[in-house]
Formats: sequence, structure tokens, C-alpha cells
Amino acid sequence: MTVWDRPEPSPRPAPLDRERIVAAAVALADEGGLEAVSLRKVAARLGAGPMRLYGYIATKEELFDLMVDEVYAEILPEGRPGDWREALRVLAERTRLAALRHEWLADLLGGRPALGPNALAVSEATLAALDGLADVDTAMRAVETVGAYYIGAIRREIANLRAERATGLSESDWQRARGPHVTGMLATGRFPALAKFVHEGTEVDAGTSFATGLEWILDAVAAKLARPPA
Amino acid sequence: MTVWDRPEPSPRPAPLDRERIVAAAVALADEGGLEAVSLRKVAARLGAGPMRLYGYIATKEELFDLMVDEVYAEILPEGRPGDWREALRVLAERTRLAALRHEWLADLLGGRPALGPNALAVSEATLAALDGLADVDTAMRAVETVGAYYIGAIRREIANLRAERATGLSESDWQRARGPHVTGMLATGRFPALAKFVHEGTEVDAGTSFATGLEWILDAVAAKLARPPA
DNA sequence: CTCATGTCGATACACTGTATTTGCGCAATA
DNA sequence: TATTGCGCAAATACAGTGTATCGACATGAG
Repeated sequence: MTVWDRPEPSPRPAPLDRERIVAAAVALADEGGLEAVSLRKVAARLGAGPMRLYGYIATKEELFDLMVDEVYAEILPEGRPGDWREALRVLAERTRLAALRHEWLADLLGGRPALGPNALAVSEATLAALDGLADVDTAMRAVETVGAYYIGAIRREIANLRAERATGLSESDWQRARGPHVTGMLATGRFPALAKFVHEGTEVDAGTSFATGLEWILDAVAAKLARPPA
Repeated sequence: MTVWDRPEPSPRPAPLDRERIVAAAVALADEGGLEAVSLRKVAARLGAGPMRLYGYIATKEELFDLMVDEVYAEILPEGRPGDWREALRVLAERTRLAALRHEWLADLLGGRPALGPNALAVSEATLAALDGLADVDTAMRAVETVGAYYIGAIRREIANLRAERATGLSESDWQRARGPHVTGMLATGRFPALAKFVHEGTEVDAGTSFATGLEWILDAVAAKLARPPA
């Protein structure tokens, strides 16, 4: 070996901290989904060996937790909300938009308790908007109910989106989007009610359907907040 | 080799069909969670080589879909429901109970469209209970809203359950269950509203909290069904 | 009896998360 | 200055994964 083909004077191990690791993992997941995130690839993107990461994270699960909390930073609203209803609505909508930017979030949402600093900040802001409006238990139930709704709704929306993408970008028409298998099932006549809904139902875009269900639930919450439980 | 140490006269490859494969996979998942399901282990439990499975399923994802549909068979209610409200409530509760029996279901619920025969039968039964009560779009929104709720709620319940199990079976008290990390965060005073809710909130068991939120949502649905949209 | 066929099992490959061992540069000491 | 120890980065190792490919064998047809 001569001086010419000698490797770079020194790979000079880049400093590397949790933030950079998480950022690399998020980038990888944004590009190729959660399954594209491997410790080797994350490390490679930072010019390091895989084992290097274990100085900053204990396990891959922990990395996922950190990724989720990173996104919670995007979810946290910047200004004070007008009232509790707007606070809950904005929380739901911002979470949805974050999931559309980072589809892998749908795979993780609700999968384990979100206890990172940003997630806690989001909880804090949300609960603050409900403070004093009702007893704590009712308020807690309100937050949890709305949260359950938008997590489920977001998961389904992303799942449908992927399914449509997989079955050749066909329009959101159920029948041909879901492939001939379901069409055949419906044609058997064993699912008359389902068939009726599929045929007579109007196509609505995911965003308004999300918002509509959300308003229903906010109405329900409003009713309970107005009239505290016995 | 003599006649003595010859292997069993013939391993006689067991017939093997989708049902047996799915049953083995479900058993494995019930025992050790989804991550304990590997094609090798499923095949081993059936006395076959891993590659044998590919004659019946195309991919591991498909096996997961079949597992989910298998559980939908348990979810399908046996009798006709009294009314739409009972139908939706029973659907939600039965799904929850199924997830408590098969915790791995929480990891899969909402992750991809459920289109197996049993899932379709459940949809059929549910939609049939709503038939004629409102225009199809409102009814569809009702089913989807309730579905989003219970999927999200079930996911969170199972996630909390696992977290409690992991942090040494401590009681459901937030503070010590969540470990000292969160306790420390709350002590910083940066999350006053959150701290207040944690301290003043009453402990309610998961089942009633699920049911309460569900009733709220059913109330909301009732209001919309009574008064079809403009 | 020979040959074709189709199915089952073994092998192979690329990859995963993580434990363990190795090597090297720097700091402090003699 | 020479040496020793130490801490950290890297390499290697391991047990496992999903799945493609290939080889053998058993069975049915001519």
C-alpha cells in the first residue's frame, strides 16, 4: 500500500448523540417504512458500526420510542387553544397530519405508552385546556376517549392508504380496490347488508370522514362536560 | 445403520392444511406473543419443515391476516342483537375480550384492512343491525367511528397492561408503575396540569373505563342517527 | 421397466438484533 | 521519555429470521 491508496487520514468518528441517531432512524423510516429501520443501516448512515449505537440506546424498541417522541414534538401545538374543544380537535388533527408525514407512526401509535418528554408536553397542554371544566375523572375520560378515537381512525386510514397503494393505485372504490377476492365474496349474496353499503355508499375523502367522526365525539364529550357524572 | 436405529418407519407427512397452520400459529402467539411466531416454529409444531408452509400461505404477513380472521370467528356474536346500540356495544366488548384472550391481536388490529370471511361476517352482522335506521353514509360513519374508538382503546389497554407487567407488577398507580423516570418529570413542575390529574384522578379499572367511553360514543351516534345529516 | 411429474426436505442466502472479543489511541505514571 | 493501563470503537461471532433454490424421492403413466 502506498500513501495514495491509504484510506482517508482518519474516519474521525463523528461525535454521535441520541438526536442524530433518532434523526437518522426517522429519515430511514420515512423513506422505507419501519421495516427499513435496522440498527446496521442507522449506524451506517452515521458512518459508524452497529455496536456504536448501544452506547446511546439500550435496544431497538427504545429507539422506536425515541422516534415516536420526536414526532410528538411536531404534534405539540404552538399557541394556546381557544377552548377545550379546539384543543382536542387540534391535537387529533395534528396527530393525523404527523402520521401522514410519517406513515410508520401509525404502526407505533398506541402500541406502548408514550412517556417521552414531548409526549408528556402534549398531554400537559391538552389537560391544561380541560382544567377546571369538570372533575378530573371526567376530563381524563374525555382525553382518553378522543385519543382512542383518533388513534384507531389514523391506523385505519393509513392501512387503507397502503392497501390502495398495493393494489395498483386503483381509485378508492372499495370493490376493485380490494381486489377480486372481496368482490367475489360480495357476489355470493352471503353479505347483503355489506353489499348494499358498498354499492350505495358515497365516497368521502379520508380527511373529512376523520373530521366528521371527530366532531361526533367532541359533541359527546361536550354533553358529558356540561353535565358532570352522577 | 441397522434396522434398529432407523428412524420411525415413516414420518408420514401429516396432511397439513391452512386451518392447522393457523391454529398452530395462534397457539404460539398466545403463549409467547407475536414475536414468538416464526415460520420455523409453526412448521416444527406441525412436524414439518419450514418450506412446507409455503404451499399453503404466500408470506408471513398472510399468516398474520389468517390469524386475525380466525379470531374474528370468536368475535362474531351468535344471536341477533336487540337493536343497533346493543349490536355495536357487543361488537366492541367482544373484540375487547378477544384481545384480552389473544393479546397479540392488539398489535394487529387496524394494522391492515380485515377482509377475511369471518371479518366480513362481522361487518355484515353489524351493518345489518343498522340497516334502515339512517342513510347509508351516516350508518357507515357510525360503524367506523365506533370501530376507531374500540381499536384505539383496546390498543392502549393492552399497552398499559404490558407496561405494568414489565415494571414489576406494580399496581396500576401511574406514578410508581411508570417508573421513576416519569415521577421525576412530574416533580420538575413543568407539567402542572398533568401532575394534578395524576394525583387527583381516581383509579378506574380498564373494563369500566372502556365501557364508559363506549357509551359516550354510542350516545353521540344515537344523536346522529336520530337526526340525519343536512 | 422406464420415464415424467410434482411434492417435500435440505441447503443456501442475505439479513436481523445483540454479546463478546479484539485492537488501538490517549492519559497518566514511573 | 518509556511504559503501562484504560476506555472506547470496531470486528467478529452467534443464534435466529423470511424466503429462493435445488436435489431426491415417491408415485403415476406409458
